[in-house]
Amino acid sequence: MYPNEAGPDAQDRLLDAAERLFAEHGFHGVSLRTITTEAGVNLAAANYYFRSKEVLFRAVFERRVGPVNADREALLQELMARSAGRPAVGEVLRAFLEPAFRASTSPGAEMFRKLSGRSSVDPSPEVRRIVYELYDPVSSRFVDAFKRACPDLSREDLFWRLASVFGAMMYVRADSGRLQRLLGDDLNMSDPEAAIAHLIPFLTAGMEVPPITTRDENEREST
Amino acid sequence: MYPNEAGPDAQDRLLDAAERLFAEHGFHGVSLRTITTEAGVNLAAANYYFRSKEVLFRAVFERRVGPVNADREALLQELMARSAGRPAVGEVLRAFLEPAFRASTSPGAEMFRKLSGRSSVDPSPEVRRIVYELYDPVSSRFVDAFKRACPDLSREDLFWRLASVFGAMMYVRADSGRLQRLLGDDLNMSDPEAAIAHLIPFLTAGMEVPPITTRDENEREST
DNA sequence: GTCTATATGTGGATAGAC
DNA sequence: GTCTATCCACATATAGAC
Repeated sequence: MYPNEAGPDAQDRLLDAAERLFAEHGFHGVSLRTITTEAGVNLAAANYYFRSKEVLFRAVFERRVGPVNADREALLQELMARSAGRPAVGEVLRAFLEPAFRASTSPGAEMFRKLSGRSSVDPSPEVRRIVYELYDPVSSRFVDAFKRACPDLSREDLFWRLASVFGAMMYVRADSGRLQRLLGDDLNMSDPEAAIAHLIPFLTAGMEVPPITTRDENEREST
Repeated sequence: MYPNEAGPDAQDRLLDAAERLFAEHGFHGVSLRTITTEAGVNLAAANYYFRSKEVLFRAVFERRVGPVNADREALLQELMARSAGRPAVGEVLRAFLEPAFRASTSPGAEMFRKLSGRSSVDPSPEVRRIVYELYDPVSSRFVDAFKRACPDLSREDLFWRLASVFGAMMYVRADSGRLQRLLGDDLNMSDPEAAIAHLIPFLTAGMEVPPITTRDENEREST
């Protein structure tokens, strides 16, 4: 092994191993010893390059979330310009979902999709803090876009519908294996294009059903 | 404290404390010490009543999943009889979702909904094993019902649509707090009736969109 | 059944040699 | 930068007194 010659260096090998093992066992389910062994580096190296296990976990996210956020921002900005600020909901969904599934086609990116999906409902406060911090700024801009795309929905309606949108996206990214058990192992969720092609029509239809609750007048914003 | 007089006994207090703490920190994120302290029992009692931490975790699930499964089975059976084996997809969704949200209105039941939702994509092999084992038998009967309700969908289409259904249900049950951060703290997911009222129309619309993939002829079953 | 005390293992993190 | 050796906190689980 010649770290500076062939293959990724120790830091990248640590990030790759951590990405996979956190995805498969969760933050608390895997030890630094296991991660460093898989990465082929000494235990002490993990604390040399990263200050702690939590920082390593955060670094795994930061490496992947940046590009996703940048793609989402670019697509949203282009969409808003093209639609004069009144986008179709299906287009907002597309700008939100495509970067989440397409971003990077490396093998590690697939592991990260699982990690991200699974972390999105991980109860551990450490995990939640990191996930929210990295995804929320861009997500809140999409919430605004959804409001503009669905001006007849009350905040409450929007809240429940976005729960379905987030839940569906997250469940597919998490790829828990449950539905393969129920429907057959030949099926799989790892194809980003298939995920996009199936999720967008389903979620668009859901977002477009007539309002359930009555819209409070004082919620209305000027357009 | 008089265990046999007022209030729940040590086993129930352990189950209640474990339910809450597992929901809030995950299986690996909380120790038996913390659980027994919260339950007001000695550490050794946990290993006396339950053989291990994993058995305690399983017992938490078994206490709640039994009634949900029974309700689901009853509703499904009644639906199939009423519809002569060709149910409307919205009715299948109702029979699947209502028990998951209504089952028991005790405060503990709300914590369990979070635990169950969060556990459904928990990466830990121990957690996955228990969740699948307890929910799968009834869930696979619902998969059959969905097939009958949507006979024009290919297995692949059904797979992706059920991912959205499972994902939405799970995300609402998990109640990660993410959407409250994005839309406002006055909103909440803890009202079972509101969850049902919003999820069913959304998911019905998604299930009813025209097929995306072409249906393979050799998938067709006699009706 | 309920406690104290403890066995036994593993975790994250670090000191300090090279 | 990279290693060995180790500190120390905390985990699960149990033995054994009462």
